Amino acid sequence: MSLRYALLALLTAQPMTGYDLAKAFHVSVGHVWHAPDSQIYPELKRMVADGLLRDESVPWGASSTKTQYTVTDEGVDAFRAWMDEPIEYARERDPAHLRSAYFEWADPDVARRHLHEHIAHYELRRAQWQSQLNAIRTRSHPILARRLETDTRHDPDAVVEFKVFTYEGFLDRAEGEIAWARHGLDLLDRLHPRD
Amino acid sequence: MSLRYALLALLTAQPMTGYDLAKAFHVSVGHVWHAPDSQIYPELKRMVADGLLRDESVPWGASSTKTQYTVTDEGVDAFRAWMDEPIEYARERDPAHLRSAYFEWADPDVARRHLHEHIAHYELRRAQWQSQLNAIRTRSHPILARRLETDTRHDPDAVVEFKVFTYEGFLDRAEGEIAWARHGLDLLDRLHPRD
DNA sequence: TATACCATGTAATAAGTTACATGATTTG
DNA sequence: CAAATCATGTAACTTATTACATGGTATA
Repeated sequence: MSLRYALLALLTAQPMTGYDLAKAFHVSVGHVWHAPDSQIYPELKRMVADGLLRDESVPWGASSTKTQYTVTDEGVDAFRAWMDEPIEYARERDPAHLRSAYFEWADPDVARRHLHEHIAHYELRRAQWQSQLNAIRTRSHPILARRLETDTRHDPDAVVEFKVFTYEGFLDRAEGEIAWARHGLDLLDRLHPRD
Repeated sequence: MSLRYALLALLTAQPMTGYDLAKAFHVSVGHVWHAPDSQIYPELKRMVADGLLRDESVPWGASSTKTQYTVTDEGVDAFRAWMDEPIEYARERDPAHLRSAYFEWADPDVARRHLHEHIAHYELRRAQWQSQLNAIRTRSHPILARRLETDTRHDPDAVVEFKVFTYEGFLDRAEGEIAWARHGLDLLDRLHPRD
């Protein structure tokens, strides 16, 4: 259900075609709420059916068209209403920690490999989030820049600060996961010293 | 797919009936990989069909029976094999951070409420994980205690240490989330000072 | 004119959620 | 003997994943 609000959030910056939106999604809000194209397109259609978006055919090339989506007033209301609703936390479901809890069943080198991959995974995420954060801080992030131009109802500093705050949270999380995995590597060295 | 390995992990401590297993699940591995009873019972059946578990009818009361599940050799092999497989990280999908990224659309007090609830949520989780951790450290956790009795192939210290390591990771995470939300509250006070 | 990429999906499957159902047994 | 809890689910639904499909347009 959050997907539709992620899409709505993105479209409040500017109307977009499905394709542009999908691309923009993957380099912005998709870092917070992932979804594949195959989930995005049908959801857009549903949102039109529910009155949250308006769709228009715009010409593409000589004889073809593409669909552009614009948030309706009802869509804006729905987005605001969503903001008031309590956050639904997903239950814990963590593949890395499930594995680590039973590392006694793994070869120590396999356990090490998992932890190294954990570090690599979060180093990659960290780099992605960091580059988002930089682009947000300098206001050079294209979607944010567009949003700052078109959005007259909100304090631009607040718009930026909330996104900075969000991505800083992810960065801290990545740091935490990396530190945790390093601890695990130390533990493995203690339990199974290498020569 | 991880659910079956969470169940397998639990059943390596001792054979259990479906009901006992479901109860034990919720106070142990369910803290790492949540699943409702309605997902557990059918999965157990499937695991029997796949040869990972053996089921036996044991008497219950005068004229009734219940089903007890035991890990087969094939089940142990499957569990070990799973340990070698790469961890599949779920894509980011974070309802709290999705919300916070667009807090400019929320009333400042609503945003504050969300952050306070975030703190409350992770304080609760922290307490749960902390009590798990204490029970593990003192080896008084009933399932762990049983595991330490029955499991002769693994170093008991390692069995304990890996679980400690896992839950310490969760505790750090909870601390991080709480600190993040407090930052958010500071930010809100900066942007929207209260009298 | 081939290749990249624009544009929009569908189909099949898997996984997870919510709500409900039902009867048996133990215990106070 | 009523209440708690033991025991085991099913049904309906929603969400998400994976893989594939198809044709058009711009560009080198």
